[in-house]
Amino acid sequence: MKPERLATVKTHGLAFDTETHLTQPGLDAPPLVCGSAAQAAQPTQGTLLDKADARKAFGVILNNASIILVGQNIAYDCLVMAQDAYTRGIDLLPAIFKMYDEGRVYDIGLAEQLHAIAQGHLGRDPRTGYDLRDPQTGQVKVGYRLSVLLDLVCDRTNAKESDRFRKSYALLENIPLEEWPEDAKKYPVDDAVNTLEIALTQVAPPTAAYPPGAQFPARNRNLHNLSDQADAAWCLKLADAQGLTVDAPAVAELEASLDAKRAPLLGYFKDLDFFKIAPYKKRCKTEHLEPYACEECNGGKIGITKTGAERVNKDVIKMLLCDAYEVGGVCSHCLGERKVPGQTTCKACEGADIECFICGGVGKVDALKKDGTPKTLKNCQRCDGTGRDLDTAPIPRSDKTGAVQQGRDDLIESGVETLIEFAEFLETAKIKSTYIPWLKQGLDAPITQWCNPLLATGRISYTGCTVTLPRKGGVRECLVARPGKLLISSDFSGLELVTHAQNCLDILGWSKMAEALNAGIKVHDQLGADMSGIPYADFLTRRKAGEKLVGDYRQAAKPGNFGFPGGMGAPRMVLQQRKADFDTVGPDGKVYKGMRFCILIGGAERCGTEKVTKWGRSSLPPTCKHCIECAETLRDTWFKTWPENREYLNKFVNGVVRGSGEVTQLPTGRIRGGLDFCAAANTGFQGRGSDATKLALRRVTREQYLDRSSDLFGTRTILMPHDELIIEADIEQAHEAAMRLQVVMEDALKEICPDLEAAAEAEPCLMARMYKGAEQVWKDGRLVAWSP
DNA sequence: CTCGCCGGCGCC
DNA sequence: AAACGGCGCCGGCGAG
Repeated sequence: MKPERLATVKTHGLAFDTETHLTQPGLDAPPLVCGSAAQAAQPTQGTLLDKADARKAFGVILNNASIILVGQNIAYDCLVMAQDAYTRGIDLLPAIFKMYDEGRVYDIGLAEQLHAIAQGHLGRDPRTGYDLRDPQTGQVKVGYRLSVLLDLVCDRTNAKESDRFRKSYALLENIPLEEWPEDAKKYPVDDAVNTLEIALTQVAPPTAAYPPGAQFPARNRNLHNLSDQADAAWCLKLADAQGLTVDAPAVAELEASLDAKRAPLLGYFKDLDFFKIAPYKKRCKTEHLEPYACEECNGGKIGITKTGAERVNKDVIKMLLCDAYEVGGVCSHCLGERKVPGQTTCKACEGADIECFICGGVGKVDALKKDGTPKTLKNCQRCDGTGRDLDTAPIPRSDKTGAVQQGRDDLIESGVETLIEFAEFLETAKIKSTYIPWLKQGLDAPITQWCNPLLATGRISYTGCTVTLPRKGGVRECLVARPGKLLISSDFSGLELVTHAQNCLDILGWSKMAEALNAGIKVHDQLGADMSGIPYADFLTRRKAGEKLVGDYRQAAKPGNFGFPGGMGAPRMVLQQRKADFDTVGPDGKVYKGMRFCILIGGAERCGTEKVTKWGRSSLPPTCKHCIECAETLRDTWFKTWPENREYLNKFVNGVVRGSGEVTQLPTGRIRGGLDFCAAANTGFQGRGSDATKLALRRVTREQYLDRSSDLFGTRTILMPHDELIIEADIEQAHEAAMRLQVVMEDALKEICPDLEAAAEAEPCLMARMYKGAEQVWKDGRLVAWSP
């Protein structure tokens, strides 16, 4: 927000709030019931507005260029009012966009989030350092809702004194205001008054309460970015309102095929004791004839979680891992018993007296029954319930708790055939427990989207699984375009390479990667060429010819270009790429899961002939030493190929960490504070990328809703997954819309990264349902839908 | 029983 | 000296 605009919040701020019917699936903007308002001129005098008055008031706000609209999550209220007008044949969208264009929207939540980002405490209460909580309910994961803001900004915890009707305004729909109960009338007014008070406090210089010479608490930081963020939030709200369309038969088919695939494996793994077995319940009236499963209480059957996944018997898996990693000996704490008595607070000292001779100052004693036997048993923490001496051989352990790790990578690396098979099985389990239930929300109506429009880096997130749908496994394909429409997906190519290069130009004044990108040099091939010692031109020729060696070098180079700018080290690179969706085939034909640098670029015959559990100071799960050495070489070469990064990491990033801990995002000037080395290294290129995508979204949205001459007019954005826009368009319009989308996106990126114009590229593809890896398909000079 | 934490894993 | 980051969701487990 421009400073002069910001100043007028004090004089021309107008808080506006709506009460609506409840949100329902497939309906992001429920019908209006009433509104409320409060004006800066009389900040304590809120007004309750019936439907007609609310419409009138919103009209005044839209048409009066001096008013600043103040609200919490105000994009929602704008959507409600727009939808309300639409049902009466009125199009408010042009006026709403105009208001945003004029920078007249002040969202108290976004303002506080921007400030918290600068201070490095987003999501936490700076007074305590703990995660945000609702001051009245104590609820966590509440975000910057009104009650939280009132507590944070105004130090008041009485936001909801009259919220009995908060979720029931629909009941009052057709009753005149005079007849409403007092608390029903008070609640909306309180909201408006509180909202305005928060805004006025946010923009006020903190003076009166502090003695002369005192250090004022920082306030208001980053508000220069508020208008852009508020506008992006509005466009994201419009996208949310589209929802995601689910192809119900496809979900049923996916579930059936999954179950068919899993059926034989269930018996197989059950026989291996890999699952927990549900107990026979005492209350069950059926006679339990073990080992037959009881149909009534499921006793004897595989235990099931609430989402339908099988309960894994982690103790059994752990023991097999111990065997595989040759962990022997006896745990010195539980003496091989695997369980130790549960503890309780020492009654002698009530857990406080360090001199206590009963508990020896620990404050805890074993919980025992009257007969002296343990009341409860819990896993021995020292051996993680294995009963073995975990120090006798290297095995993947958690840094924090010392627990034996049993992730997919750990199972696969164990080399045990059944564990490798089980690792594959777990992928289907995740689909069943996480993604199918999510998809099923959309069987009757589109899945409602809830975007959180501002994270610490500037990026966004969605509640639910929206942007984490697996690329493989058929989940994404259950999301479809509406009938007669196609999805257009367009992502920036190598967005963070471009933004990092621009950051280096801005911060250091030079960047070899910027030169390369602008010259059309393929940066992964360049790094691959430098790794292999083959000249770049030859490297390209030989790769086009399909030569395996150069292909391998290029494959290994790519994660380097993406990972090292963030400060990644070689061991982490190896572990991360070992989990990649990619198989490495050794010279002897052995297939390894994930990328193996030692084979791809180290000339090794086999991966993992020598494993290490330490590299420098950090401890690791057993990891191929040769792989790490190759990754170190890759990192050295990366520094030589793009030498600006020495200066970037060693001088700039280290300087930030040792100094203010703050990075100022360019070109928006948004500050992010409280950074450690890795966050400081990453935040610049992530944030700049998010700024580019948000700018593109804002331009695209305007053409979609306002510009009849645009090829995007009438199309709708449905998602913005970080470096990508996904929009829906009529089939006949899809080609033209895609071409226009590309131009708008590229122009936005050029604006955010003005010295990398030649590298700003977006590539739109058409598809009838969500696919990952869609490509452009051309027919008669037009883009057509891709399918696998 | 609920809550919060941790590990694990999905995506960009 | 060494160090990718940003998220959300599920399941297990311990504490109360």
